[in-house]
Amino acid sequence: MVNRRFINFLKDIQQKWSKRWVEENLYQALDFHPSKEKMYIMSEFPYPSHTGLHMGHARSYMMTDILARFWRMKGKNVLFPMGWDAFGLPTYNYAIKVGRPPFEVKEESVKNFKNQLIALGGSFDWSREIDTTDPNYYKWTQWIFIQFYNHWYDPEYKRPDGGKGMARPIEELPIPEKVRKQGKRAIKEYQDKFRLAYKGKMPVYYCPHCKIGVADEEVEPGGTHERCHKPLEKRYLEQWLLRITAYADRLIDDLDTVDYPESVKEAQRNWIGRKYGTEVDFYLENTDYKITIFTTRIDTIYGVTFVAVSPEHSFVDWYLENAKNLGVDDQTFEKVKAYVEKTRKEVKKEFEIKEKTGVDTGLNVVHPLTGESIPVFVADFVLQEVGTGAIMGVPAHDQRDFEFAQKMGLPIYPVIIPPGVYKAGEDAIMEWVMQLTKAYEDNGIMYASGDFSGLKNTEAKPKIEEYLINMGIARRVKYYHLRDWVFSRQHYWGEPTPMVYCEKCGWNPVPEDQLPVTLPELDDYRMAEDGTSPLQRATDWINTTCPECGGPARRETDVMPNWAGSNWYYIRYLDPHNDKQLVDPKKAEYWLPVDFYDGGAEHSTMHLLYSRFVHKFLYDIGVVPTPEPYAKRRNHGLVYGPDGKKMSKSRGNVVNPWDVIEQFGSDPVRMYVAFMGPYDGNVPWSDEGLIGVARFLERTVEYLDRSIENLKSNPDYKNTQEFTADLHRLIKRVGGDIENLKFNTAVAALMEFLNNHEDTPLDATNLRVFIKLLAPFVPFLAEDYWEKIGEKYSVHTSKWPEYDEKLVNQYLVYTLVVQVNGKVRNQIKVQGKISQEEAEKLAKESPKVAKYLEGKQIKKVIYVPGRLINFVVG
RNA sequence: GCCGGGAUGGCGGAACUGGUAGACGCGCCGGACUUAAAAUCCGGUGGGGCCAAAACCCCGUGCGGGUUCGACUCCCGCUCCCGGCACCA
Repeated sequence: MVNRRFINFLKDIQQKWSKRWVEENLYQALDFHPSKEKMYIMSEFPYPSHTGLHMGHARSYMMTDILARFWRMKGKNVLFPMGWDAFGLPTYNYAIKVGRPPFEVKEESVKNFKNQLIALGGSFDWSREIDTTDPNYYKWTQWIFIQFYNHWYDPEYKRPDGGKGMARPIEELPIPEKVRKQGKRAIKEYQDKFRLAYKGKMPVYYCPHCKIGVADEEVEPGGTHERCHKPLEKRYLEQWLLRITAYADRLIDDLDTVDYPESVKEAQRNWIGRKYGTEVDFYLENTDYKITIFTTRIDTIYGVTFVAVSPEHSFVDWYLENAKNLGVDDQTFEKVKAYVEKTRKEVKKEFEIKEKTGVDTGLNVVHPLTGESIPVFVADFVLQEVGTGAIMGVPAHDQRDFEFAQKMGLPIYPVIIPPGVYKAGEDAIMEWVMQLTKAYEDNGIMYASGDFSGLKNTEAKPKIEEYLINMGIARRVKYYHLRDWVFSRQHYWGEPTPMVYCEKCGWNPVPEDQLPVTLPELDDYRMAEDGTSPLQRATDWINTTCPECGGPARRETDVMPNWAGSNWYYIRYLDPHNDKQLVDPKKAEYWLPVDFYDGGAEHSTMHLLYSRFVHKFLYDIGVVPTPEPYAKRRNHGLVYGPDGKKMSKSRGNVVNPWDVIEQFGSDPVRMYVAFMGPYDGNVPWSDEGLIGVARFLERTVEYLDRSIENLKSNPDYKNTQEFTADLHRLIKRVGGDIENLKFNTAVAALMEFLNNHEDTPLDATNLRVFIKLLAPFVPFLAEDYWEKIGEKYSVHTSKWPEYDEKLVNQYLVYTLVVQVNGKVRNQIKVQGKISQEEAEKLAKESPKVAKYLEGKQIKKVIYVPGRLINFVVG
């Protein structure tokens, strides 16, 4: 396979240099460098699991490390930090499984990960290492939560940066006189409705069989539990939420200011899902109770044949109280009641589209334009979270409504007709109507729509809306797909939510000087029988005093989700040991934003969006100086198994990076993962590919040795200008490729150079250059040879070679491609760029070309200097 | 269904701003070294035509059209694959 002695050499120097680098913290980033420009390069920090790094980690960290090393040599003050996202369910579950405290388990995993990252050659600044489970870290995670609690969002407020909308202290929330009069408690209750962190009743999944709360990710399609495959229940719990929807517009609009892959931007826009539409009030017959619906197709309002609300809708509660007084018969009432009870508990993963069900409430609303009686249904295809949780049913022009109407035997009134059909006259329209087998959702001509009939629906739309608005029963509104962020988890292994509940005073945050609220150690970390956190049993910890009245109070036992610590960690790297502030503003000013953020495509929406949200909030309250956290984001590709499929234990195609590094040493692996494919490509692992790179490195080492030997016996040896020119072209290519994240072609260029020049040893100057070019890819090897040639430690803090542009363009042998009518007919080697006349002459002289020009008239000659000449003949 | 990205030899992938398609690596074939194998080194390697070689010619970047002197690259219409979202009103 590969030369054993060579591999052992690589492993020895790896040992030697990684030790020295870490001991001296060679890669420490200096705050406020006097002359160098800052460059903040960051990779998503790992979730340290007991199984160690996987290949995806290894490749992405190696690739960002190449970048960090390159820019460091280019003279930037590079910050390249690393830390641990160590809270979360996997560690917790694993700790339970092995019956050990999560702290201990985590500690081991972190140690293991760190050793592995050092072995990879990661040039991290370890003085800035952070750990989200460290109380000194999560103190600030808790602090941020309290700031959310203490602020409200004023969408009209003019920010110092000129934008509109800003978080403001809750004390600045205007309190209506009516509320103020009712006293302190009423004021607080009023404020609570506006806080950016607030309590709300939210569904959580519960497995009655396993007696455990179940996270979203553990719900199978069809609403069963991943572990036992038994149906789950939906339970409604009071949970903390963060008002991310307040920032929806800024989160969308500011995407224009950052350099992210288009796919990521689109994913975020879709996730936020801003859309404009109309809210319309439908009044219940003979009452002043109204049901407000949301629609984006107000033009179809004349086709409404029913109104439907979700089972969770407030109308349902009102109905259960008042229906009988409104003359609903017992049978109907009981049917509605039973239906609601059933569907409210039902867990259905949204993408599992079941047959639509629903029940007639026996009540009607009045159509606001026609005055017709419209039946009201409760139906579970109407989602409470979307719009107002109530819809106007237009079966003719909405497929879902169509299906529901068919099932319920409701009428279908087409009110928009395809233009072609409309033109053909009344008979054609009737025929078209009779043949409708599905909803017609496209544009067309308004029909049977009162005064709006005959208009294009796109023209009628704003007119109808305006008309309804003038009637005082409609509003133009903006809705988001994005929902507020449920920030409570019923588990143990997370940041305690720093809130205290007092019977008298309600919820209050823990005073800042009492932070952090640390996670108590327990005798038993298992979940309670009823699926609640073991924190519920930590009575000593729970019982505390109320920060407001000093009376007895209880701590919040829900912890934060695992996103909590990871959405702001890039800020803490800047000032990890500061116990007075989250970050020194001067350091934040110097380092932010992150210049390059590498991560997995799977974090395009959740992590990246949450992180941007938290950052914007911190920006509003003056903690950070920039509106966006990450100037540039790139997604790294995945490493697939040798079979070309995603690595997974069940497939048995997992390649463990640790095994490979043990076998070959890091340098070949680093260069191979750089070479294997594009930065963002998903590429299969190939042992042969790795061996190919190892072979190249072996030849490289022989080449370096030969060059050194040669210089020993011949110290004045000099390469020719021509040779040096080639090396300078290599400098240009490698540097340019690294800057553009094209590591694969950079490595190819190095290989090409060696292939071409292996027989010519390098002179002293060029030897130094060549070693430097290798340094980002194979840091151990480069460092060792740097020492061998007697240069000052370390090659990684040395200056990246400059190329001489003049030299780069010299001694180039161009191939002049001669085409006739765009077809290649000859290739002529020429020195330097020649004039068109010369090129034409040369080309015509060649028999290969002459053959095609003979007897033809040359209509046109296209000459691209240094590339080709093309004769267009007739 | 909607949104985003993609399709290039046996494989991973190159190709500037529209200018020699297949760099580099793997694999494969042939040769050298060796008693032999491995390792290493040298040569070849998109498909086809020509008995063979050289020369030469034709075809070729998912499919069908188009623009252009010239198209992997731009435009129009598809197919398939990957990723995200999805009963979003």
